[in-house]
Amino acid sequence: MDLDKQYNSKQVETKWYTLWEAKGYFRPRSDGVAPQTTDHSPNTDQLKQSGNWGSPDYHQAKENRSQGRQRTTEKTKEKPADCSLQSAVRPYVIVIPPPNVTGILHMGHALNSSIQDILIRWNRMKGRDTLWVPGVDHAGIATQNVVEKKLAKEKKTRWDVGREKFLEEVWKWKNEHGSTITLQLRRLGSSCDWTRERFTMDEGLSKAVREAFVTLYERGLIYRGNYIINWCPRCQTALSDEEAAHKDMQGGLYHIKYPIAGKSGPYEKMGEDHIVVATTRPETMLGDTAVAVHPTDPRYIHLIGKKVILPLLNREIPVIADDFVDPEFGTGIVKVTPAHDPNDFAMGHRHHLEQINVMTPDAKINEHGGIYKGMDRFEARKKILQDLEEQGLFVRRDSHLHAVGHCYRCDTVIEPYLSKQWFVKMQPLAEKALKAHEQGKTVFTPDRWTKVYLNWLRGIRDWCISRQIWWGHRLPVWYCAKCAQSQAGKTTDQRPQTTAKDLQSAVCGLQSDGAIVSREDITECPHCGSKDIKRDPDVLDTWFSSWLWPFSTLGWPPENQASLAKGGPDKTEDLKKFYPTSDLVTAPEIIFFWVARMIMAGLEFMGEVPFQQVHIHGTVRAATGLKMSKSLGNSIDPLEVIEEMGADALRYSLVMLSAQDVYLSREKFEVGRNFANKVWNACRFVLMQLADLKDASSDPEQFEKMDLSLPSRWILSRLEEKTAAIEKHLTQFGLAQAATELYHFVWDDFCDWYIELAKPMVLSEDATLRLQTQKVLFFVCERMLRLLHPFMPFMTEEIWQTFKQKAADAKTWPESIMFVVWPNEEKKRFHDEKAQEAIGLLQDAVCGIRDLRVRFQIAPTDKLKAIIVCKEQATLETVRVFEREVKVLGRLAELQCVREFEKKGAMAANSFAAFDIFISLEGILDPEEEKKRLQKKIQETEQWIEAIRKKVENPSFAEKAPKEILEKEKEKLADAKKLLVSYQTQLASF
RNA sequence: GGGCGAUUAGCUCAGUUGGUUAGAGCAUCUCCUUUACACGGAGAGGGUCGGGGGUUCGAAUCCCUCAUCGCCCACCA
Repeated sequence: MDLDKQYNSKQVETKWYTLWEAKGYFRPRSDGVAPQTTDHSPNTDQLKQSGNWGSPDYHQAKENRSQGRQRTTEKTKEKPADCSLQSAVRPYVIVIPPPNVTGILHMGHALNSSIQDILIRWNRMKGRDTLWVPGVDHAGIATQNVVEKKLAKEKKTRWDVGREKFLEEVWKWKNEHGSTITLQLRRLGSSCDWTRERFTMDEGLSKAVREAFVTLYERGLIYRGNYIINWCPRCQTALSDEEAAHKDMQGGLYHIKYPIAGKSGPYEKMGEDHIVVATTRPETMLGDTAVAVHPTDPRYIHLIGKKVILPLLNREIPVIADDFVDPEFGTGIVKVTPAHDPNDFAMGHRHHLEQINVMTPDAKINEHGGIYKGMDRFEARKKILQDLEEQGLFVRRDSHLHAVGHCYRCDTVIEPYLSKQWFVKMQPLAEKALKAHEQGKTVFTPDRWTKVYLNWLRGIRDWCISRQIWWGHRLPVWYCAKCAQSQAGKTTDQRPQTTAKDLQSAVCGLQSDGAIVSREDITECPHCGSKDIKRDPDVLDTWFSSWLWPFSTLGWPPENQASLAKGGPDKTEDLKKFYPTSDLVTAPEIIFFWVARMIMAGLEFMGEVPFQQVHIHGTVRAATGLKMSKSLGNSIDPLEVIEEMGADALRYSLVMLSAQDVYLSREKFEVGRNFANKVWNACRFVLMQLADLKDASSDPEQFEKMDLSLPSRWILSRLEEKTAAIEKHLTQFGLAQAATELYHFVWDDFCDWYIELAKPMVLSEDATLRLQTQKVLFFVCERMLRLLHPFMPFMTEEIWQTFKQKAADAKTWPESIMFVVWPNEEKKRFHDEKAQEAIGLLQDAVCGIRDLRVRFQIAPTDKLKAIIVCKEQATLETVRVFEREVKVLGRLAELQCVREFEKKGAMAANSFAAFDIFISLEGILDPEEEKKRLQKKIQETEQWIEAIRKKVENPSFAEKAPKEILEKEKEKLADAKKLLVSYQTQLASF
C-alpha cells in the first residue's frame, strides 16, 4: 500500500498510458466507450444533494448521466445560438495542430501538446464530453524534400524515377516513419482519441480537399492566372506569400548607364547621352522592356516617350512615366522588368509592355538572355556587371540593406517569377471573417493577437495554391486541348488596374485554356466529348488541406452530396456533436498560415467559426533567445528530458514557464523534476502515516461534525482558496499561473507547514486528534492529486490508485483519476478566517524562533527556552492553543506564553506586532551588537511609521481612498507603533 | 517604413481591475544527514521596478516621451 521510495517515471508512464488507451479513456463519453462514473452537470445539483462532491456513487451516477445527456440535448436545441451558455453543456473539443509527418517531437510540440492536454484533462474531469482529435500533416514540400534527399544519395532525382514511382517512395517513407511523432506525443501523456487519428492525405480528407476546391471554383473564388509569384528555384515550385520569409540582407544597389537611343556613339565616348538606373538585381535587366521615371520629375520629364538602349542586348526600350517611381530613391529612374518583379509587372500592365521571362525554373538564364544563356542567376549577375564595367556602363555599387525573400522550407533565395498558377480569391473570404469578428465570434487570448489577425485580413492578398511538386493533393483540373483552341482569344478581365495587389485578382482568364474542374476524375471533356484531355500536374499547397482540418477531421464532406448542393451541409454525427470546436491552441507563427485560413474555411463551408477561442502560446526559444531549432544545434530533445526526469516534470516545467515566450536550458526542467519528487514524497509520507486508518474517505462531509484542530481547519481553508484561484486561472488560460499557485500550495502550505504540524498530531496520544489529522491528510492529499492531474497525469494516477486502495469508500471512486470530479468550490465549506489568522501567528512565532537560532548560531540539538510575550489577551489565548506545535517546530525544550514579562540579563528578542519572543542567551549575546541591531530596527520602523502617517493624515487620502484601504493603513500604523514600542523597551533594558 | 512585445534581485521570470515595507525559482552565503523528500530542511544578503515627464490621495501597474533589445508585417527598384 505504500509507495516505493523512488518514483520510477518510465515504468509508471508506460503502464498508465497503455491502460488508459486500451480502455478507451481518451474517447468521448458519448461514444459509450469511456467509463461513465459520475454525473458532472455543471450546476452540480445532484452532487450537492448527495452532499458528496468528491466521489458520487458509481452506479447512481451512471444512471444520472444518461438522464443528464437527454437534458443536455434538449438544452442545446432550445438555445443553439448563444455559445457562452452553450459552452457549459457542449462537448469540449480541440483539434490538434497537426504536426508534419516528417516531424520529430521538439519543445514547441511539447509545450503545445502539454497545454492542450491540460485543458482536455481539466475539462474531462469537469465532466464535459471531451474530444481531442489528433492527426498528422502530409507537409508537401518538406516530405518531398526528405524523399528527394534519400534519392539524391543514390544520385537520382525525382524526374529520374518518375512521378508514379516517386509517390510510391513517399508513401513508403510515410508508412515507415510517419508515426514517429504521434508515438512521441503519447510519451508526453497526450490524451488524444487515437481512434480518430487523421492524415491530411487520407481518403476522407482528400475528398474534403476536392470538395472545397470545386466548391470554391463554382463560387468563383478560385481562378487561374498568369502572375508574378514567389518561386523557389531549388524546390522548383511556386510558394504563397506567407511561405516567402523575408530576411534583411546587405546587398548591392548597382547603378548602370543606359544610353539614350539615337544619341549614342561608342559607349566610351558618351557624354550626357545616357541615363543611370539603379537596381539590386542586375541580371534581370535582360528582361527589361522599359525604364520608368516619375511623371513630374523635372530632371527627366523631357525624356518621357524617348527610347533608351538596353545594354548588352542592344534592344531599344521606351522611357515611360509612372507614379510608382519614387524620385527620391536611387537615381529616380527604374528599369522595368515585368516578368521578374511584381511592381514592374503591374507597371507593365498599365503601359502594355511586353513580358520577357529570362529564367528557367531552376533560375538559369534562358534563351532570351543572349550570351548569358545557361548561366545561374548569380553567376550571370557577376558576368553582367563585369561586362558592363568593360563597356564603361557600370557606375558604382552602393551597399544596400533590403529584405530578400527566402523559401521557408529550404531557405533558397526566392525569385519573383512570372507563371501560370491557381489562386484563391481571398477578399470575399476575408470579409466574412471580418464580419464574424465584429459579431464577437473570433476571440484570441492573449487579446493582442486579435490585431495581428485583423491586420492581415485587412491587407489580404490572393492565395497562390498550386505547387509544382508531386507530393500532395493533385488539382482536380483537366484541360481540353480542343476547347482551349476554340476559346483562344476570349480571355482576360479588362478592368483598369493600378496596383500589383489589385491586378492579381483581376488576371483571371478563367476558361481561356479549357480548364475543367471536377469532383470526379474524368476521361473525356464534358463540353465537347474530346478525349484529348490532360490533368493538371500541379498539387495543392499543403495548407489547402490544413485549413479544412477542424471539420474535415469530423467527417466533412458528408456522403449526401444533394444536401450539400442545397447549401447546408448534411452533417455527420461527429460534425453535429463536435463542431464548432472549443479551443484552438497554437503558436503565433501560424496565425496567418493556418488560424486565419481555418476561420475563413469554417465560415465558407460550415457557416461557423471553427472554434470559440484561439489560445496563442509563446514560442520556445533557447536560452540565448534564438528560436530553438535542430539546424542551429541549440535544441533540447524533449524525449531525453522525459527519459531523464519524466514526462510530468517536463510538462510542469514547460507550463510554469509558459506565461510568455519560453527560454529553455536544461536546468529549467529541474523545477518540474524537484516538484514531482516533492509531491511523490509528500504523498508517500502521508500514506505511511495512515497504517491504522480504517475509514479514509474523500468525502468533505466527514469533517462537518468534527471538532478539527486549528492546523487542519487552516489547511482545508487554504485548499479551498487555492482551488478557487486555480480554477479562475485555468478559465482564463492562465495555465502558468495555475501551475504556480499549485506549486506553492503543495510545497509551502502543505509540505512545509501542514505536514510538519501534522507530525506531532499524528503521533499524539490523543486518539481523536490523531484520527482526524489522518483523515485530513488523506483528504487534502487526494484533492491535491486531482488538481495536479491535468499537469502531471502519470504520477498523480499512480499515487491516486494507491490512495484508492486505502479508501474505505473506494467503491465510489472511478477507475481512474482521469474521471474524478474536478473540485468545485462554489460552496465555501471550509472558509475559516480565524484559523488563517491563528496559523499566521504560529508561523510568525516559529520563524521568529528559527531566526534567533540561526542568528546566534544555536545548534538544533541545543535545548532552548523561549518566552512569548503577547500584547493582548486574545493573542495569548490563541498562542496557547498551539503552544505544543511551536515547541516542536521551533525545537524548543521549553516554551512559556505570558502577558507580562520583565526582561532580565542577556536576552535576545524578535518582535512582531502581536508579540515578542525572547530567548535567554547568557554568555552568547554581545549587548553592544544587540543594541546596534535594535537601533537600526527602531530607525527603520520610525521611517515606516512616518510614511504611513503621512499617507493616513493626508486629508485627500482619507477623503478619496476606499474605506477598506484606509482601515488597512490605520491597522498597519497601529502595528508599526506596537513594534516600535517593543524595540524601544528592549533597548532600554540594556 | 508600419505594428507588436519586452526592459523588475547576479541569472530566468511572477506581479490580476493602480492600494501591505515589490515577490518566486536558480545562483550566492550560513547552519542542518531532525526517521517524506539533499531532486531536502532552516535562515540571510541582494532591487531608487530602463531614463525623463505627467495623471492620481496613491504608479512596477495608466498616459506621453526617449533609450536599448526582440519579434512580426511591408512591392521602394
